[in-house]
Amino acid sequence: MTKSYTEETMMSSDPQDSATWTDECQGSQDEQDMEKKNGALESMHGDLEDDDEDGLNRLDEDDDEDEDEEEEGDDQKPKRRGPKKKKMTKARMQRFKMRRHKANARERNRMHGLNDALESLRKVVPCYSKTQKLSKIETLRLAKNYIWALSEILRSGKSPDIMSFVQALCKGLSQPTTNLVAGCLQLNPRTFLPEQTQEIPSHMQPASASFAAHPYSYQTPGLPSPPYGTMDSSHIFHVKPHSYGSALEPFFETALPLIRVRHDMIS
DNA sequence: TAGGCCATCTGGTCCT
DNA sequence: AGGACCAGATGGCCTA
Repeated sequence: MTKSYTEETMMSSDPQDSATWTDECQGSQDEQDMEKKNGALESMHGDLEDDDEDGLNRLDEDDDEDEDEEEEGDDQKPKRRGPKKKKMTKARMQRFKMRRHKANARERNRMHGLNDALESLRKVVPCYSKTQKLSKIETLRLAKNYIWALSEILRSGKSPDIMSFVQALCKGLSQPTTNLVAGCLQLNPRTFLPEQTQEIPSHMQPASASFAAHPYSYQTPGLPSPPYGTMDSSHIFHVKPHSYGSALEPFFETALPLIRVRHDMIS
């Protein structure tokens, strides 16, 4: 039912109906967009008033005004179970719209909060770039890999070689993200991705077996690589921009002693 | 033009 | 009862 009515009503949006937006919905581009869609919502309920295919207008059951005991009229159809449907009166309609607007605004805010959190995750994960943002899913994957790689360092207390570290970082990432990571580390992605290059030179085999055996691997179809802009790779190890000829050195020099200390404290 | 990504709306469900 | 959370649907934008 959702599909059918949205298909119909979204198409027939009437901008004139959008004048009733609440205070949360004024001004910006997004909001103008919303107004359009709101027009669709309004026309949708206009339809519902005389056509209750899905029983949506049974909302506000508790409403004591305007009880409507109308019968199906169609003898062929089996009688509808459940509470009897009521007409969408103007007042009922108004309240329904109000509730919907409030719920939409809450949902929007919720998603904005989620996106904010994702944005802060992007900033602490390798390869942050304002111009070339990682997609949501790639951000989560990279974050997961990053956490795994760091905890592996913590667990073993040893510094992995750059290849196995980046390999762990890029496990399951799409080709564009892999390129991004490689770009950050000034590496050629072909040199550290066995599943994407189909072959891995013996000298590139990870030094640490545990790094190679990533427990959370999954396959992502290789995707074409978009052109990437410049990116700031400095945050990857949370140090100032550096020459990453030996890309992990800054990180290991600063972080490993700390990690070892914490490791000792734990064990 | 197809496919990926995203924002938004929506109704259902669960929780307080 | 109302809010939070969720998943499905939809349309817009962008890129290969």
